[in-house]
Amino acid sequence: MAPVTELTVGQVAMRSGVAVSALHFYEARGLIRSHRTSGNQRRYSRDVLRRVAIIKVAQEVGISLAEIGTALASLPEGRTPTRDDWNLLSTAWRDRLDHKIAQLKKLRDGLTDCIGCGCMSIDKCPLRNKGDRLAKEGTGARRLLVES
Amino acid sequence: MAPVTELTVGQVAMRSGVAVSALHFYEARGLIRSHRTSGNQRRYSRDVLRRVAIIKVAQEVGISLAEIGTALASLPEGRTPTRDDWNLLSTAWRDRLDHKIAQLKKLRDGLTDCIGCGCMSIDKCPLRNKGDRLAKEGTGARRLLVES
DNA sequence: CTACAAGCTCAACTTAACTTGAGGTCAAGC
DNA sequence: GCTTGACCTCAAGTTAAGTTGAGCTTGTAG
Repeated sequence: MAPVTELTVGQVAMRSGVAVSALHFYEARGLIRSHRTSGNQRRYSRDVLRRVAIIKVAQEVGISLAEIGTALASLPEGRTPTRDDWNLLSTAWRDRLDHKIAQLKKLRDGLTDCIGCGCMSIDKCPLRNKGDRLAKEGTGARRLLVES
Repeated sequence: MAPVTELTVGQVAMRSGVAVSALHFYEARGLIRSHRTSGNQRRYSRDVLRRVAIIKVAQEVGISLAEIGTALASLPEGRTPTRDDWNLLSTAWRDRLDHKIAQLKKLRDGLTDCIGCGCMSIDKCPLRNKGDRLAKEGTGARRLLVES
């Protein structure tokens, strides 16, 4: 009876390392899918583990769930990524990561230059008014993330 | 009458580039201080500009307002950083930035290795279970920031 | 002296990504 | 057959860093 192919939420939670509540949440957001047993319980096919893994990696790269959802949904047939799909996604995400790293490096170099100069004077300091500040947009909290 | 030494919120907002509401907010959080006129309006001494500049830089490094507040408060007499104070802060923050950059690089290299391997399989993938995952703690949303 | 811009306070709203809790169902072991 | 742990749903809470708005006061230019 041990179903090799079907997993309960608890099992997915344990194997993927994300909380049950988070899995429910991802499902509500359309990032993963499940079907139900006669008793209304979720059952996941094994590949949900891969999807969750991808979600976690993308999050570490700094990509929002919304964007991850879009990326996953844009795959033909909304299927769980094949090797080729994964190549596309990971390449794009790596590029973003590169960009972010480059940004932080610039900031660090600015900081390094500034150590000892005591120049924090709004107008002269190389750290300030570089013109490449984060573009702010929208309402509410503006920068929870140091974003791409 | 042009007071060379005293600034209104509006003036600070304009010169520092942060909103009036944000300044109120920083003050409530104890990050900056002001005194009041007889008519209960805030007046800032000129060095608030330096403080705000420091706050902004620290934020870009990815440091929370709470921590920034602690750092500023821990300065002798809670004074606005002198050149030496700034050296200490900027050095510490630059190190954090370095650490963060290193982390992201590891992630990127993992991603790079993974492109083409199609290995997203929870147990084998080099991107997963590296053991150096972000330490999770506290309640509520766990990782809004890719933190130090 | 009277507008009108700029300030003030305080409460409520925003976003993201979840968690927590209440109240009720399902399933498997004893 | 019953108890216990895993599930389910849905609403409300959490955190950070501010923003927005209402209702009221100040200050300054004309």
